[in-house]
Amino acid sequence: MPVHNSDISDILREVADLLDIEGADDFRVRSYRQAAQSIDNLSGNLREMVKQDKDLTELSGIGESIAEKIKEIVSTGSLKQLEEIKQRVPEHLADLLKVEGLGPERVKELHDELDINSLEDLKEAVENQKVRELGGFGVKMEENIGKELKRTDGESRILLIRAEEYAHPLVAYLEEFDEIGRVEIAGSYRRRKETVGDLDILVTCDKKEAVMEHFTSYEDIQEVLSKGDTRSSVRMRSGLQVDLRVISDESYGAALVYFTGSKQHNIRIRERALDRDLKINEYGVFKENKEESIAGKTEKEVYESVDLPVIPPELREDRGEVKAAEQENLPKLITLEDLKGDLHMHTTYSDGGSSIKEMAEAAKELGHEYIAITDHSKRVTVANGMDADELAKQIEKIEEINSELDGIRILKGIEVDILDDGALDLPDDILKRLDLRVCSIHYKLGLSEKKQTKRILKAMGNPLFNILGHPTGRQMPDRGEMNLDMETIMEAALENGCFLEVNATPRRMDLNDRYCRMAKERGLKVVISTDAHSTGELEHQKYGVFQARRGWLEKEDVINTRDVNDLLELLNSSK
DNA sequence: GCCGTTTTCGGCCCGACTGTTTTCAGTCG
Repeated sequence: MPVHNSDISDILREVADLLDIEGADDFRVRSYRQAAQSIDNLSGNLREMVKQDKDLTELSGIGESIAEKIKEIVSTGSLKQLEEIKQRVPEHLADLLKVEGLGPERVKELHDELDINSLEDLKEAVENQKVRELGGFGVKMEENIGKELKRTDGESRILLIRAEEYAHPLVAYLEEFDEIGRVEIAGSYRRRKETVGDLDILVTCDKKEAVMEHFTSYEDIQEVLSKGDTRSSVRMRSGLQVDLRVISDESYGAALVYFTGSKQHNIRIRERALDRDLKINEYGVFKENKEESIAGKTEKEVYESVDLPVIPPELREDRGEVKAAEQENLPKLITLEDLKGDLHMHTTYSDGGSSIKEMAEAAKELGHEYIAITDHSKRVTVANGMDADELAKQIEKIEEINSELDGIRILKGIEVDILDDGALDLPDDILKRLDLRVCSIHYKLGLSEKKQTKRILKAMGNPLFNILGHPTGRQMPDRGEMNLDMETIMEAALENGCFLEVNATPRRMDLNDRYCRMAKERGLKVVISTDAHSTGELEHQKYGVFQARRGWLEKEDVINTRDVNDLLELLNSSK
């Protein structure tokens, strides 16, 4: 069983949680958490790095001690230290930390005084009203814990596209309030993360109480969790938590930086401020021991106070962006407008809902210069996949439509299945007649890493292979990534002149941000496509752009920023 | 446990809100 980066960060987080409950030094606990975070942000593979005897302490947040522990996890699959802690602290106690309102101190108290070792135990204690008897807990807190326990069944983060569906009407509602100035959604929403845990909304307004009243009266709210002068939290009927902050115009930039995060990015920025005898909080930038803010009206002012240009929100993850900004080395991130076409979509020829012509006309409306029609091949029977004859007919049809249509070129393509043994699902002679081929896996997603990687490598060996579609196969929230050696696949793609897709379907977003970065570091170019199954879904391309931006990609890193002749030449010449 | 254009010890981001208190600890973001 190969050890993945996430296995290692999971173990380190568990160590942190249990040490925290045990009452270990806060900073020591934080070190484990930061190391875990740093590993999650990594674009490389730790197992490989250990194998190649690379110096792990060069990674941020990882020193001698944790480097050794990583090596131990890679070679044995587990960590002795963790097993030892589990002798002292029941491992399921860490689950209690996930309950909102419970931190290490309270969890320890629950364990010591009521012998609570798991969420089950806690549920029982709440039902029997034992928790309220503890010092420092009380009736209210017991009730809140009870509510949290009921609520937290299931995934709490939602897809970005869903968050937008809730956010837009709420923003419109807030803007109905007359005295309101700016309204901006900050947090991971503004950083365009693939999933969003809650919404952090920032408004400027002089009438703080009144605007809070307006907010908490929104019809879609189920429960007001807290309400103060500057901050209120509510839970919507959907379960989504929304925090509203009211700030003054003078603090707008500082608050925007602060609430956009990420937390780790903010810490970096504040550390830089301390180096300059400054203090940054959500109200502004302050000189040591002075009360008057010297900056903070705009984000630009805040970043300038620590000698940096404004860093785009998508990069604010503490993945090296502060250093890059300092060296004037920030990437010039790709934009939606840079894309000239869309190279993955379906029509009524397989499982799409719109005709070729409808897709082409809708794409033209969006400003595309070209699209590729890529219906499924026969293996995907559930999606009405095409055999060679049907594909031949589609080719003729596309040629016919191309001769009728102005202003957009339809490329002849296919999403051809990669079969179990790595062969492509249709004969070469028909595939050859196409402009391009997206090659994807839809079956046997559960193969071992070795077999799955070999399968893809074999397929890439076919000179007709152009683009690896939705490379990891994940579908949020249910289906995780296939077991893959992504480094090897990227190397193979480079060698064989293949490209990887950034599939913009909101539940896929595959490649994700980290893999985009990994591709860029290796000089491998990607394609941002929608995999649209209807005309409306052609607009999903922006979600792919978000991932690409979070992965530091620039216009040159994405091949469908090229005009059609360049693109076709690239697809053929790289073979 | 990590980290260092003041370095190998002594720091480690900062403020709001809640529930419990009677001046604050714990938690959260």
